[in-house]
Amino acid sequence: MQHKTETKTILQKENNFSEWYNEILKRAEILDIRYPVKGVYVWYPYGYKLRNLIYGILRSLLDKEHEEVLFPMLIPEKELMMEKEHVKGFEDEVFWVTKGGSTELDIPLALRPTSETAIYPVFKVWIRSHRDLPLRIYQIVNTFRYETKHTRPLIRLREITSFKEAHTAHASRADAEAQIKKAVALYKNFFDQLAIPYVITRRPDWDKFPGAEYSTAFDALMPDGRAMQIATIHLLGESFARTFDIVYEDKDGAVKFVNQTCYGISERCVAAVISVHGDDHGLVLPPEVAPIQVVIVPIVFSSEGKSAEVEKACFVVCEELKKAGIRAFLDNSDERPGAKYYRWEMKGVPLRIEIGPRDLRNNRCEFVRRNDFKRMQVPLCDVVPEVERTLKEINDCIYERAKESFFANIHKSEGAMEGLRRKGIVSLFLCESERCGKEVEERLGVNVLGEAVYEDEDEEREKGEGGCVICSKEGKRVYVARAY
RNA sequence: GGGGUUGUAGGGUAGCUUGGUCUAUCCUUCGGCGUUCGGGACGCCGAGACCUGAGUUCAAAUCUCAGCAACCCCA
Repeated sequence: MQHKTETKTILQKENNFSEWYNEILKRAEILDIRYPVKGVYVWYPYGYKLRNLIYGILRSLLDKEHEEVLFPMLIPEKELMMEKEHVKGFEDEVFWVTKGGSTELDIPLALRPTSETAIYPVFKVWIRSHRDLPLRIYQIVNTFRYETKHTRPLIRLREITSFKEAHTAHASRADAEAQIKKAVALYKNFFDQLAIPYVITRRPDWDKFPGAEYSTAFDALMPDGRAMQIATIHLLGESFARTFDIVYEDKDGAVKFVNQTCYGISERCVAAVISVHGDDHGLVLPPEVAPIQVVIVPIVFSSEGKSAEVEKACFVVCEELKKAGIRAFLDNSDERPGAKYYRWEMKGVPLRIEIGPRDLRNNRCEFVRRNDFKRMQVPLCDVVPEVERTLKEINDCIYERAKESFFANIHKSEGAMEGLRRKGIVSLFLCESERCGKEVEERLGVNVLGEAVYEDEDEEREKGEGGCVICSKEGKRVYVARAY
């Protein structure tokens, strides 16, 4: 029997997601997981480009109403410890800097697990008047958490490298709540652009962000049927304002606490793009975020003596595409075409253009779509508009496919909870008590995601009413799922 | 949180039980040269590793302990 090497083996996403995921990160050159510290990884150039394109979308959405800032990574112990509830939620997973050289520091410094306690003391200084409000800032930074559970690249990290956190301060609670709605809309827009389906839920009271009044979260569905939180949005109200004494003088001269929100997205959004769209051949990237949108593969034969012509045609096509603002790449390497196909399929390039002598004789080239391997012939003079059209089509196709498998895995349960399937997301009736929530989690081996948040009233009515599956008291329809 | 498995070249393995002239092998790994090129080419030449530390011993890839790291299962 012939020994098969790793890189040639076809990976199976559905049967063994975990293995698929790790292999894809390596083979598609997203992350190098060989760094010798638990839970921290190295971004390859290709992966980093993907990351930056994804965060570019996020930035452009945020920049409309937020300003980007950069706060320090070190937080003094006293500031970190100020908000009691907040501390409780994080204290077990804080990394501490306790020495400078061989000298013990008088004041231990925390590596930020999140930046509330770094930012809000400065908010106190920045905010004086109602004219300073609303204040809306964000930063994209690394944060550190001493995770004790099993770490996983992009998903559960000790160093989150790409934590986008927004922090806002408002004059009134109503303004803060309006900001929550805007943030939800912004995140919807973001994940829609990434073609990632999600559910939005209000997290149960006993599982909200430490220090928040309530938390709203986006969850995507991974191929193994587990939910993954990909975004969170918190109404902080006045709690941090009271702790850090963030006040402003209102029009009438009264001194009032600000109302705050914060909301974040980490590189889990990259994990979602990879996991939701990828297939057994590798990545399938939405054209919008693909580092290379079109790869051109020349088909050359030294014997035919036509390689010069072919190479020239490829070069011309590539230049035209670049001029049109398309990220095109001409693969001139001296590998055989087949090897190139596999490589670029693994890397998720949405569209491949092949040009060989046979095509040149007919003044055309061939398109092959990454998502479904559909092949088509295109006249050379139409390449640019056809590429633009096809990329759009590819985006629509992968979004449709993602939605299809997403909704196929969301189930409604009307009755008791016994016999519920453990794959996918299930909605059932549950009261608000922590005891019942925990019992459901334990008995079903799931996490309670929370009550569905809908925008329009029709969907709201759809939820219906029912008794809690545990205690039979009045319950609300909540989503549960095994979660990352 | 609990349990288990594992660490040998870029990747995959053998060697460990029973310590000894201990290194070896495969690859689509890397480098060079040539022939090739419409779905993972081939030939020749060459390169590259025993996780870290301590212990046992005349002698450790092999045995013991610790650390670090990876993977799997249960909660």
